[in-house]
Amino acid sequence: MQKRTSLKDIAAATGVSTALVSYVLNNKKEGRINKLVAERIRAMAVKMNYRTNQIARSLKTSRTYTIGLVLADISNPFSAALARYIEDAADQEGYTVVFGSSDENPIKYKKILDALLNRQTDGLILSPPENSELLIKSLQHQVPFVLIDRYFPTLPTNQVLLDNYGSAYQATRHLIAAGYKQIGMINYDSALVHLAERSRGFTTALAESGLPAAPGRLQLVHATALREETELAMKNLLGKPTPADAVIFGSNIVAMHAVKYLKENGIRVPGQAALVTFDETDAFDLFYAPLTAIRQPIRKMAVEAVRILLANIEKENLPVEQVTYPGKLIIRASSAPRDQ
Amino acid sequence: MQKRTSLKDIAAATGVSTALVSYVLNNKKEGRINKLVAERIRAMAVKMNYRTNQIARSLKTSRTYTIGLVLADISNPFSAALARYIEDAADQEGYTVVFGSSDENPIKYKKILDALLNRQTDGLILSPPENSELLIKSLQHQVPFVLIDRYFPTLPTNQVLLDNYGSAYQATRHLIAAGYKQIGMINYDSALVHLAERSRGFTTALAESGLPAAPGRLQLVHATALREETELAMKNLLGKPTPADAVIFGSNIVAMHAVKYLKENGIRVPGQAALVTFDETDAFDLFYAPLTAIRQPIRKMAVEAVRILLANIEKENLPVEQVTYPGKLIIRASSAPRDQ
DNA sequence: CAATTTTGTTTAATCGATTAAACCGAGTTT
DNA sequence: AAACTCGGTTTAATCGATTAAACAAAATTG
Repeated sequence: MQKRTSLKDIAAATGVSTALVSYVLNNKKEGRINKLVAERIRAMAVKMNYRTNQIARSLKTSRTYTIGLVLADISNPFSAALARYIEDAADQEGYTVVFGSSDENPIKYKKILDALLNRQTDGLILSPPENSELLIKSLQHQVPFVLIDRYFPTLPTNQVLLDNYGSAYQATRHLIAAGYKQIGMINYDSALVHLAERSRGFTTALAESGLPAAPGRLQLVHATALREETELAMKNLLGKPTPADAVIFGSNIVAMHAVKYLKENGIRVPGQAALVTFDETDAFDLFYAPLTAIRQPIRKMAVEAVRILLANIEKENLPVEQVTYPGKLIIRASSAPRDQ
Repeated sequence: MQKRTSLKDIAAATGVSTALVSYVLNNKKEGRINKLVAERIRAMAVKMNYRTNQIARSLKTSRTYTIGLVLADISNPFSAALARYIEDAADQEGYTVVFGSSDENPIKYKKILDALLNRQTDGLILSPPENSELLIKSLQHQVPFVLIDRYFPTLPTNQVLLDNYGSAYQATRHLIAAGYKQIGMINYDSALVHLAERSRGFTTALAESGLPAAPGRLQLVHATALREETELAMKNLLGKPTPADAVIFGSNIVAMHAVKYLKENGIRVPGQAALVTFDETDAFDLFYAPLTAIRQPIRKMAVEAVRILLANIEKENLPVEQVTYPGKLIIRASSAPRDQ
């Protein structure tokens, strides 16, 4: 590898001080520099293929123009889309994104966080896993950050969220309006509040409509054995004496497993079971009954998270910002009105 | 934000020099340091919540333990999986990944590359877009890098690839063996060699089997208007006097559009058209005739790319490594043998 | 016991940039 | 002509760590 040229090299080759080179290349001290000298310096910089050593600059300025992003798993389409939009928004403002997947594991989460903090990222956008509340709390006053998708109600943090309660409520009302009477839900068994809110939206909507939320109609599954537990949950919902006639899924991954199950067992959608899922995904379009889904405004959320973060990087002690976006119910064939 | 503690702070608080603190925290000069002093230093480091300033360390050591990854678009499942495995493999070796999406745009590609180089990433893993050959060439002797998925036959670079020719050949032979006689392909109209190799595998297999590669049987589409052109290509293939009875898709995205088209137009798979696609994707499992697909060993490719890159970071002037993996044909319902 | 080693620690240069402050010579002002 | 301004440039400190080399005191050796 050939040695990189430094300001010093340019200075030596041009016969000036490094300070002058720095001023010229950064367009500082505008009027005060001899145009000819400036031109010679610029020409030499190009000739020697100079590029700023950001590491050195960062050390001096204590700004890296890097933001850290930690999501559950970049290979989940929801995370990937979020990552992509965040990347674009950050890029627009001259920031680079450093990424880490936590796998919902708080130990791993801490490890990634440590790595990011050691690298002096200017700020963080985080989607925290279960049991990471103290960890997140410890970041306060350490580094600017914004939570996205998930949050801790007891922590007053900057956050950008979906209205999970409202979205689930809306989805449930939609099914009721379409004539379904035995509505079930499969959601994660998780301490994460945003998921609990989805369950709450579901039960509240049922209660308000005077439809009994029969026991067992809310099935909770563990992320660790998702496929098996989702299949079991489907059996539980559809196998009862009065089987469910519609099911809401707490995430696209749950829905994916559930739809495969329905397909393998020849259960007709929406005839035997209408479906609604959180998180729209392309994949569902290939199913014969494309899935009605709650679409999150991922792009808006990403842009907003970046905006809030950068504001907090620029300026300390801003008031906490908590933004909640409504989900949009995209109605498709899987929840077509029930034939009477 | 509270000020971060530096070595100097610990040194002052403990009453020793920064050098000693550094030696202790890095476990250098093992036997030579007074155990009690070492303990005091360590205790103070914990108490003051010290974390290494990687920026400063990197400036001195000229190692960032960061690798740059530039793929087409992180929100494509293939890219996402690749990114995920690369992240894991890098993490295992103590490296962090900085990511960028190029959108197949060489200008953007250069911009990302510049940002990564300015940040002194120790090495790069790249999936280059069309027309970036000179750009890639200019990286030689500048920074260690490995190409993944794509390559330039005229450049002797480290690379980790799929055997695109062989995979397409295999897919075509499979269709022939299953009794299909009018096989078509939709592939990208691109200067990227790895894509051309897929076309070549297709045409060669047909030629060898004595089946005429009828004109128009290889349809090329542009990434810029993929949906429209894919639909048109499908019409072209299926609408001819002797319509195609099987189609191979050059990528999962093309396949996605094509399957939607088939679905919307009620064309039976595999009855009217058998299908095989490059790049296995979950989504295809929801289609009534799950797609036979060429599965790339993404994980192996990621691990290998990281291995080669790190080797080249550790040591200069290693011989170029070019690894090609076979694709695996996963046979599913979409290419079931043709009824005679 | 003088010479040498060993142990434990500090000094100081360095990485590559940024930037306040100093400097110098040429013009201007009074 | 002394004092001042200003354009153009350099000096030098600094960011926070690393590390070769120097150093002092204690322990060992011949």
